[in-house]
Amino acid sequence: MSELPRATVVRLPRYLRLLDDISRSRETVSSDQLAEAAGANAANVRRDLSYLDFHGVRGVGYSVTELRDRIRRELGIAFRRNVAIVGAGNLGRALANYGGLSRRGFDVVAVYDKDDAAIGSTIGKLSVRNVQKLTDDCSNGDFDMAILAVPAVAAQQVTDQLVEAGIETILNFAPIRVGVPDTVTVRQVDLSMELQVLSYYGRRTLA
Amino acid sequence: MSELPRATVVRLPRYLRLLDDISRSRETVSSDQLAEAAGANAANVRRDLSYLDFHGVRGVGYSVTELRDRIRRELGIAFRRNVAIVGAGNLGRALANYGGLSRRGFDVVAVYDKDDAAIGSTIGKLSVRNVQKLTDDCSNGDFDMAILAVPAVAAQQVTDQLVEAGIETILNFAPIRVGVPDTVTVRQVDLSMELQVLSYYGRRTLA
DNA sequence: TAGATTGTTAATCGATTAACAATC
DNA sequence: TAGATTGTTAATCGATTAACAATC
Repeated sequence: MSELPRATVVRLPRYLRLLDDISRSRETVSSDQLAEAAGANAANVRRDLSYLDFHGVRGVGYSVTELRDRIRRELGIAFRRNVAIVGAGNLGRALANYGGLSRRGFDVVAVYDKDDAAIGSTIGKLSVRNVQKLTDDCSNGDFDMAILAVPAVAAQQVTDQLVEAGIETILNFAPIRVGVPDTVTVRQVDLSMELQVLSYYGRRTLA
Repeated sequence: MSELPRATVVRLPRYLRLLDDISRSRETVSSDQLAEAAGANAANVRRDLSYLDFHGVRGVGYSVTELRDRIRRELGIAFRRNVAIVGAGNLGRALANYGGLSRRGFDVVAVYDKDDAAIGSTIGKLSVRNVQKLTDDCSNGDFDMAILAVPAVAAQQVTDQLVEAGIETILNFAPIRVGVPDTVTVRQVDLSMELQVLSYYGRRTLA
């Protein structure tokens, strides 16, 4: 098996989304249906699943629950990860309050800012910390992943600091492109998908 | 020239960022330097620029300001576009207040929500409107692009509504992947870059 | 001139997809 | 069996990159 092709990893969460949707109503699913859900080609889907050593039944399709479990395992959904948010502005606060992170296995354990006006203020159950404490907290193992929600000018410096402290997975928050169906240009992205893909590579690089 | 390769379009904003940075200090720039800034290969850069029919000087490099202007023109930075934000939750409010949108040529002209508690509240100079008015406003030509900042469950329905009303460019806001330098997994994305690329394809599909 | 850097060719790579034999 | 769908091959495609002649 070794490392999955990058393009495959990107599609796995899209398959998973469909599988979660239909897991209670359908027993099996075809490569055609999975392809439709992921904006891919059926042959593409079959190839992806064979990379996972996951096999279907000719004439029938793939077991929905088995495939769901297989993909979950591959993406490492079993683990929860502690994450820090750097930047307590509009975006940082929005992310800290965003339930989707926790729902997908990411626990926000700290929020940092460099501005005295923000430090000490509360976001949910967290108190915004001085960014100068970031390196220590990180070295303590409080978290192993960070989300950047700082202005562009500060991003590089904060990134250097995080890397220095040993962080191996950083998400620099901003919108991103995924598909362009039909005549309409839609940048369809799902935070959960990105995080899962990120998590996958994070685990790989740690290994 | 016709249509640029997608991969090239994605890199143009990255070149532009460097060019903006150095336009006051340097006269010329080499494909090597551009490559470094964009996380690409020097040959790749030279090929990209030749797609633009933009030529450098052997032994010297490319004119910083001329290249900057050429890329700006290609990405259509000259135009401003009116954009609506759908969803006045944390994310929608953060985006509406985010100066980067305007700075990059996107004017937020309306914010919508379906929740009575949000409707009528103000965000900056805008008053949140009932999402039921969206189709009419859109048909009136108030905006030609929309940013989705609604929960995942509502995204599809809102998208259908936007498409129905004639919107051809939709940005579904969420984080997104770009590069994976060295041992650290960094999803380095820049809202402005995405918007510029989006704008490019938006203009192309309109043509 | 000598050094530097472009512009382009050709090889290579990763990913996609049509097609179809295998087989439930 | 007959219909459906997988698994895999082979062709194709878009993108990357080493290499180097052209040339400032």
